[in-house]
Amino acid sequence: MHETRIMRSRSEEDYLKAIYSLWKNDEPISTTDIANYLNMKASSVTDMLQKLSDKGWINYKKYKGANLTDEGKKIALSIIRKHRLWETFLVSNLHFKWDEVHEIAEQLEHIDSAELINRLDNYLGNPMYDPHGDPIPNKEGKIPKSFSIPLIELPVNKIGKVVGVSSDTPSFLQYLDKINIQLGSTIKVKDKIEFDQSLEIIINDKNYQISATVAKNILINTKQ
Amino acid sequence: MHETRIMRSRSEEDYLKAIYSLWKNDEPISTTDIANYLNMKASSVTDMLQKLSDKGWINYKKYKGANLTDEGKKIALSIIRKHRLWETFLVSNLHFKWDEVHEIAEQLEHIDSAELINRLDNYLGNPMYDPHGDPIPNKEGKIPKSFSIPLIELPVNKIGKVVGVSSDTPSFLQYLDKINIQLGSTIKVKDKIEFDQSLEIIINDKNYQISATVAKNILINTKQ
DNA sequence: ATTTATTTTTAGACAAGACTAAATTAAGTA
DNA sequence: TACTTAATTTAGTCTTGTCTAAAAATAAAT
Repeated sequence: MHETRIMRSRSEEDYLKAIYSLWKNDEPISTTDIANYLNMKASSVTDMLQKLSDKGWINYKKYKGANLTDEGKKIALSIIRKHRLWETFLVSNLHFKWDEVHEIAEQLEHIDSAELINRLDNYLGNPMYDPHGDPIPNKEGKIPKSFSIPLIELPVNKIGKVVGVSSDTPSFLQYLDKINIQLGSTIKVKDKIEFDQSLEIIINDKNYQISATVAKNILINTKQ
Repeated sequence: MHETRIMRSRSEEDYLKAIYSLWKNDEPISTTDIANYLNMKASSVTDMLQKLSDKGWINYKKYKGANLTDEGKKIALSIIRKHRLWETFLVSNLHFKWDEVHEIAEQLEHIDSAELINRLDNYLGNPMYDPHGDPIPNKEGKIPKSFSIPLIELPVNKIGKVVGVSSDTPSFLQYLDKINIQLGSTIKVKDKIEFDQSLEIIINDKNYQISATVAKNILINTKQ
C-alpha cells in the first residue's frame, strides 16, 4: 500500500516558508512583502499565490494578500524543522560557525525524506533549539515555547543569558563573535545611553558599547 | 575577491554522472544508453548532450555518442564522491540499512558546498569505501584502487571476503541481507552447478544456493 | 470627492528541460 | 550495392517559474 505522495517544488516550499516567516498578527501577507523577502517581482508572486491557493496551502484573495492554511502551515513548519536540524548538525557535528550555516541549510531543508529527518533529530539528541537559539518544531509541527526579551529591554545592572538572536545575517553574527557573544553568554547591562539608546554592557568582565540595533537583535532569557 | 561560480543544474549533473557510470572502455556512450539509464527519451538526451558539449564538459559528435572531458570527469567524480560520503553517513551514523540509502543520497549529492563535503569527509574519518564497497573519490577526484573479482569467478573450495556489490538495487541488497551477506562476510564456494552456473556456498556455517546472476554481483577480495 | 500615487494583477515573453512525431543518418543484410 | 531496420536528431509542443510592460484596483491626499 502506497502513501499518497504530494510533490512540492522547491519554489513552492520557499514561498510557504516566506509567508510563514512574514506572518505576524493574523493579517494577510502582501504580494510586495513576499516579493521583497524572496527577491522576486510582484508579478511572479501573484502567479505563485494563485497556484498555492489552488493546492489548498494558502488562503488568497486578489489584492488582499495571503495567509497559510493549516495544511500550508504544517508544510512550512516541516521545512523550518529541517532547516534548523540541519543547522544544528552543521554547527554541533561539523563545527561550522553559526554565521556559515544558513546558505547550506537553505539547500538541505528541501531534501525530501521524513525518515531521514527523524533519524537526524534522534542523532542530534532531539535538540529544542538551533545554533541561533531558534526553536525547532517537532515532528508534529509543535514549537517549544521560548521566553525571551530583546537585550535592549533588560534593565540596567540586571544580568541575562543570551538564548537567541533575531537576525541571522552573517555580518551580525560575525560581529557578535567579535565581541564574544554566543548562545549562553552572560551579559550585564552597565548603562543605557539616553541619547541614542546604545548600551554599555559587560561580557566576561570586559566592557563593550553596542548600538540599539544590535541590542534589539539579541535575545535574553526571562526565567532562570 | 570572489571565486568564479560555475552554476550547474541538477539535470546537468545527473547526465554527467550517467555518462561516467556507463563509461567502460574509451568508446563514446550512445544517446540510447544514456536515455535508458536516466529513464528519458533519446530526443531529450540529444538536446542535453549538445548543451553539455557547449559547456566543455563532454566531447560529442552527432550520431557518435559522448564522452566526458577532463573537466566533465572531474564534475562527475565530485558528485559520486558526495553520493558515497552521504551514503556512508546515512548507514554509519544514522543507521539506515544499505538498501535504503540510494534515493536519499541521490538528493544529497546535489547539495553545493565544497566546505560541507570536506568537513563531512573528515567527520566520517575519511572513509575509502561506501556501505556498498564502492570506492570514494578523494577531494582531487582520485579513486582508491580496489582489487576484487565477482564471486562467480571464485574457485570451488576457496574462501573469499565480500568487499562490495556491483548492483545497488534494494531488491538485490535485501536478498543479500536475507542470506546474511554483508560487507566483510566470509564466503566459501562449496560447489558450482555446471547446468545453470549457480553456486552452493557456505556463510557462517550455513549452506545457501545462489544463482549465477547473484554471484556475478557480489565482489570478493583478491588479496588477503 | 476627485485626483494622484502605489500596489497588484494581467498579458505576453523567455529559458530550461522534458515530451511526441517526423525526418535523417548509420548499420545490417540480402 | 540497394534495401530495410534501428538509432539519432530535428522540429515543434508543453510545463514550471521567472521576467517586463501595461492595465486595473486600492489607498492616500488634496
